[in-house]
Amino acid sequence: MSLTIGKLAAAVSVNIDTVRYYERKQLLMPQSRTASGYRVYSQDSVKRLRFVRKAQGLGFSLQEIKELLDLSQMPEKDCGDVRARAQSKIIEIEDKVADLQAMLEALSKLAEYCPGEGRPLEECSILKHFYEGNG
Amino acid sequence: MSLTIGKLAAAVSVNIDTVRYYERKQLLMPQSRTASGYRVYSQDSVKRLRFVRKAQGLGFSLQEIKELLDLSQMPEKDCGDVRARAQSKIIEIEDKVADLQAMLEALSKLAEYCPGEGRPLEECSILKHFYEGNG
DNA sequence: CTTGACCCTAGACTAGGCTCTAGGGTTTAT
DNA sequence: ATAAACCCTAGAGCCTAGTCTAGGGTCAAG
Repeated sequence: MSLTIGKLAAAVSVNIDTVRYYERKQLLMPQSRTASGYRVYSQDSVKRLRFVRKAQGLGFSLQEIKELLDLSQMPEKDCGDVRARAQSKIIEIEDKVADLQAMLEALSKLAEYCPGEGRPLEECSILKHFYEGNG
Repeated sequence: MSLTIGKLAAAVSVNIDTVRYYERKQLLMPQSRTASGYRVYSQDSVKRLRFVRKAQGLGFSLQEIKELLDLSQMPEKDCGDVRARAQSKIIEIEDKVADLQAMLEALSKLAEYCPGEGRPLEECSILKHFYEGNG
């Protein structure tokens, strides 16, 4: 039920060096080492590694993922902690979407007014529509 | 109405070296230089610099931001070209929005089923999702 | 018992985006 | 007039998230 690093990497379709990198970053430690120094991983590592990749796909940084993983290992913690992190990531992403939509609007206007019917371009500049003000 | 590099940087809460870096990257050129070589910026640079920071937060690379900024600066003769570029940026951004919305949906679903405060981590749908299954 | 596939380490390298250092000139306030 | 605060350049160094290389050890099959 244990794996070498190569098998683990293949099982999750991750570069073998990436697995070693995650170890340096304390995200995924091998269960043990063989006498000759080979890393030995448990089946649990497959789950953990998948966790990392999934969470990355949802926009979490390795540091944030480490925190989530550490959290999941603390028996005294509850779902509220995890949920709060998910919640704040949701807000982060929602903000981005809103900003992107503002940018879309600016660009649409730019494209709309563009066909050169005497409209000065400055009237629909991206800067002007997307960002005039203070943030 | 003109600013030194230090004032500009302070106005947008950006490191002064970052402003110089953006100049090397052709994103933000000073209006002129004083006789002694000091950069002179216009009020417009503040907007432009803010735009850069905002767009970065949305996941655009400096190269992409340069392209966006160049769009709003293009002379009218290139109108067809401007329109085409705007159009392709629109598609890029729409893709980005779609990606973020997929993330949002996944995260929201996870958070929704998470029992939250006071419940043990074993019941956390978020961790469970990351840990289990095969994706 | 050797060949090939696999593993090890340290460290270099990448790209993008800064941030800092060294060494020096300029401006402003006292 | 001098010190603090500000500016200049070139170039080095740092972060994230890997990826790759060199030089070597180990393991399984024929």
